[in-house]
Amino acid sequence: MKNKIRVRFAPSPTGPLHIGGLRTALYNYLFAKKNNGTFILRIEDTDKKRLIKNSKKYIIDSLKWCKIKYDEGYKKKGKYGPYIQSKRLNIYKKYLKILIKKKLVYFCFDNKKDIIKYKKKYKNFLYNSLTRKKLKNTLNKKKIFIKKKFKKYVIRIKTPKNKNIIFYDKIYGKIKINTNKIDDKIIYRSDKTPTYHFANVIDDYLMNITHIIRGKEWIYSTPIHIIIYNYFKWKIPIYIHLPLILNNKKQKISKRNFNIKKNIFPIYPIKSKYKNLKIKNSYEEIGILPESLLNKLLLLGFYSNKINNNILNLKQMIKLFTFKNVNKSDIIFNYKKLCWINKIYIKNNKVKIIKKIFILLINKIKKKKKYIKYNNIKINKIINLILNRIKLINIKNIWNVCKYFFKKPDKYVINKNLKKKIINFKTKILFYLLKINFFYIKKKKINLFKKIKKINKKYIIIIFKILRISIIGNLKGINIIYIFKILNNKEIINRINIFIIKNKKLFTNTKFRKNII
RNA sequence: AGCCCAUUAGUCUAUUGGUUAGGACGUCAGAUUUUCAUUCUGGAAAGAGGGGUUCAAUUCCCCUAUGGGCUACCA
Repeated sequence: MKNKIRVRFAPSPTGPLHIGGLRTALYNYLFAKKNNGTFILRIEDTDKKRLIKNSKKYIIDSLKWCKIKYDEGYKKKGKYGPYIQSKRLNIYKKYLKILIKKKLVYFCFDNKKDIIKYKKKYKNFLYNSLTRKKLKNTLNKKKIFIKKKFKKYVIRIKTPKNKNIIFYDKIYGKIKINTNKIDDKIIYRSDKTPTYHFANVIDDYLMNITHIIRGKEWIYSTPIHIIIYNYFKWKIPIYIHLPLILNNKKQKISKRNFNIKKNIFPIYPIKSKYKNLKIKNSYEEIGILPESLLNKLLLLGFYSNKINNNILNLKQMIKLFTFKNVNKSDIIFNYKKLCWINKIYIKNNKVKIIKKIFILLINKIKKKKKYIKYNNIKINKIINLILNRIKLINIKNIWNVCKYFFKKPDKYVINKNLKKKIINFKTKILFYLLKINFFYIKKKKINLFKKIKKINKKYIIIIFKILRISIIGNLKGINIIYIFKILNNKEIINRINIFIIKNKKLFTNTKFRKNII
């Protein structure tokens, strides 16, 4: 029987998880689910110096937000625990001893200064079979001037001499690297903790990991891992390296402030209460939904003939997922496409989204007394009106689209053309505005727009525009008829009158008229 | 500097030894709309360059260029 597929996502808590890591997690998750396998979360925290507080929590919170559930791992039960490397140090020691016994590793006494010297002395200096016997270590029998007990040392793995390490990556295909071109990597630090290369291999073996899915930056370290597997005579897992995600300047993504004009996009999924993580922007805050973000992350370098319009939910992603359809080249992240996906998602999931917006709006209105209050039915009507105008689900965005339902405009944006037209037809227009007022006072709401449409065509456009400006402050936005249906009569009359009073000059002052013309 | 990897429009990508090189986002134009948004219709836009192999190359091979990764007591 086939072994069950087991994959792991193994972030190190040296900072908050960003979209690169999240993509790796997603691909691991999809591959596991597709093949009925197990998805494991392992925390790789062997580097004490670089640990950042709360980043473990952030990683877990991010996965939760995205609804990527792991079957085994940190903070969860499982046969293969502990799933955090700092609690596995004894295990690593045990396996280290085996390598020491077999003399496949050696103790090395060089400090940083020594290595800098070597690098100056020898071009492209490497610690390997060609050089190691000349340097300060336990293999150099002539020059052991320091005994282990008294001096700091690290443990390096012996790389074989002039051997081609070949492996077949599921995405990149055959990769060949000669051992003369790689270092005798440090597998144990002088503080007696294992480095990534060692802990990672031991854990993957002990946890029965069958497929290693990780970023492309690991390709060149893979031979070291293979050498370790070979020394233990363990079965080598299948390697799958993922292309990197780049920003629009073709750089590896890094911490950046959000700026849509410069095409700088956020790299963190969620906001965090932990200030030390220094997260200034996140997709959660901006208003990208987790479903959209995952959809976009899947499409980075992925294609399928079966995708009609790029929009996939998690179930569909699992169904379609295969590494055969992942491209090799690095990917520039297209933020605008993400926004488009988000927009489509909003459109396709109206009910869910309406709830979200509802809560945001109610909270906003509650806070301030001066805002007009509506009952839930009307709030729902408002949300339906703004729904196809929203790409991002955040309160700022939503408020900008619909604030005029709740308060009078702060200012009026009138262009010169419109001003000219108002001045030219001022008496007529004023007449109609007052007429509208009159209708409203008489509560003849229903007939209003029919009446307006009977007006000479010359004036209709101008009147609509003036109404729009007086009610919402500018010329863009929801159909004014719908706005009239939501606002109450008093409010409408009030706003029109305020507009007339505040723009008296347009209707009366002849000096102003001269200036304009 | 050495090694590894990649290269189809602005971006993500499809297909193919013979195609008008297809799609999506973006962009531009038109229609709808009192306006904006939505929606619809249409347009512009690509095989990095140079050599081979071949009747025929974007596709196969080589070189160059460009981009990226690794060369840490980081992962």
